[in-house]
Amino acid sequence: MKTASPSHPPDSATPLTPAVYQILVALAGEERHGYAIMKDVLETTDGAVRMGPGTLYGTLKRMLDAGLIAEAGERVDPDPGEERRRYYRLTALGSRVASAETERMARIVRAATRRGLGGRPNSSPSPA
Amino acid sequence: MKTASPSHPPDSATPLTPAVYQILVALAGEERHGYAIMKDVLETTDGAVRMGPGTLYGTLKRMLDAGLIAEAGERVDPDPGEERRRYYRLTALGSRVASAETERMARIVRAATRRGLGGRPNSSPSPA
DNA sequence: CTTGACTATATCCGCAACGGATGTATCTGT
DNA sequence: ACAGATACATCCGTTGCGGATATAGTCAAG
Repeated sequence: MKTASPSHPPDSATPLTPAVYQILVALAGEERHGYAIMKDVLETTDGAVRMGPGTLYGTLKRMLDAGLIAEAGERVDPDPGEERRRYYRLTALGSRVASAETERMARIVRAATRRGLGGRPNSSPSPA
Repeated sequence: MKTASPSHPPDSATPLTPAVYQILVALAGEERHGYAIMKDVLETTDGAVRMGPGTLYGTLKRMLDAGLIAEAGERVDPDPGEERRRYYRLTALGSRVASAETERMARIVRAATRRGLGGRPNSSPSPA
């Protein structure tokens, strides 16, 4: 599955893998470190999605290479145990890609809802 | 990344790969054949996502095995060239999974929007 | 002060999925 | 007759997922 730049620069790669998108959303608004991202995913998905370290750090590295995220500068408030954290933030590119992906997903969700998916879990799911 | 059955039977596998979800949505509402699914994906994503045959038929087979979809019965209206089509429809399981996934995605989209993603493409994307 | 739980990061590696290329065959329009 | 769209299918190299595993510091409890 491949995207095709509609008119803007944004979506250069794929329809973003779930892991990549989750991380982008986690970093929207504020910078976080790896472990905090894991927990954020747990929270925003209501505990439904669990991202392990293998997925997390591998994906982070790829995203750094792709320029979607960057490492944020060192902290000035070294609470005990804070120093070993590595903070990440969205780049401008990352923001644009995340926005584009959000709109794409919103469109699909809209289409899905229009077709009777979502909303009520078990109304009339065109039974089989 | 792994889901954890919250309370119901639905999400047994992953947070659905994009391809699987796209197909589920395409089949919601009405049964379609492979080629029609490709075109539907093109349309519902506004031409942004292009699913090739490799992805399509491989994914369809996996979904059949997983019981998310089933082959629909033969057509009674054999327009010329209709007979070689293979129609697919959602199973009850497929409907439930699709609904669950739609809600999960809607939740993420909501979180993303709340954090300033989507909507307006370039308001104040916390520049880098 | 030792134990265990939690925080935090990182790598290895097998397995699954993606997806372009390719192949076949039929139908439609010119 | 031919090009191009329709329709299905397989092969296979590349990528990504993700559990297991390792390391190490912090903190509260026993």
